[in-house]
Amino acid sequence: MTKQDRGKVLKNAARKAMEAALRDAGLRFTAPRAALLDVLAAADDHPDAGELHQRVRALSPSVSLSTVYRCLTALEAQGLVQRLTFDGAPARFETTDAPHHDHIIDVDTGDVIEFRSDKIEKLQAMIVEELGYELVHHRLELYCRKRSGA
Amino acid sequence: MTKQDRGKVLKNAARKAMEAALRDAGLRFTAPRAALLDVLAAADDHPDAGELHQRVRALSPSVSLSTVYRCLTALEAQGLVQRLTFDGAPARFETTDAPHHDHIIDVDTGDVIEFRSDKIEKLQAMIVEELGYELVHHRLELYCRKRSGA
DNA sequence: CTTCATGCAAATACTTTGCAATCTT
DNA sequence: AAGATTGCAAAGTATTTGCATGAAG
Repeated sequence: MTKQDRGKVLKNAARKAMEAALRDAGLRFTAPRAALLDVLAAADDHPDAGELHQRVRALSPSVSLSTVYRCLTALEAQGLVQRLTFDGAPARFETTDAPHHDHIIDVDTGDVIEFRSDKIEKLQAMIVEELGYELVHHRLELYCRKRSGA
Repeated sequence: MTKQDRGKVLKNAARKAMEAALRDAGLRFTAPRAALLDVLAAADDHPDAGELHQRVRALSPSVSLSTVYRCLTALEAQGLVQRLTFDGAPARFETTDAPHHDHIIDVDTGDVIEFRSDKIEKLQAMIVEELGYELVHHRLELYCRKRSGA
């Protein structure tokens, strides 16, 4: 299932759950937020705030960039959205509907590939535990180039 | 050997190597660059540009912040300095005299601990190779909190 | 002396914020 | 009606850049 497919399922099924999550937090389900959730759910790439703003405007032309930023912050606080900051570039965003994963970034094209390694996850936990810490969250980004002989 | 000790050795021994590295690249060994290299070599923490600027000023009061930024960029291009961008905070810098390592960030204090896991390094290489990529560089950051029972 | 580097100030890029008007509930 | 949310414009950070002066090779 691609992320787009997940997005469609999400629009039908989990969309109400998101609405509920907002309501439970005392937040309102407004047109800008609905549009942003739709856009995020449909996004197969990892758009930044400006890109999201443009896509939201296609659905709801009056939404401002500040509102996109504010909504993203609110959605992040609710755990519905994750903020990714690759190598000093503008922040990119993804929904948290998919299970945890890390990112491979193609340094030539900017493409982002999601992956997951349970072995690495376990090693990380072991490393910090030995030092008396507990893991709050982590970032693993692999900046890559297509192999010439591949 | 702490990073400070490494720094002292570096000032005496490898400092000339750095000077040579700059000269070989057609770059000049100026007072601001000398001061910045001294400050970086002595730094045990991972300072950002503003902090570096203040420390450089203690040695060379007229150096401007733009020069610090420009020097850092130049030193980075020569591979003498590495830029770290943690979680959307201002970039931090470290010399490349120490072997490769990743970072643990204490989310409460901001402290940074260096660590290295050969197992994780190898797993990373395997993952990208299976996808037809070669690893250019990577970032692994473990955001942690001291264990209460530790 | 030729060219690169610097300081200053202005510009840029991304993101946040104050405030009055406007929607949700 | 009460309070959260929005749009707009302005402010805030972090970083880069144009340009004339100054220093390094």
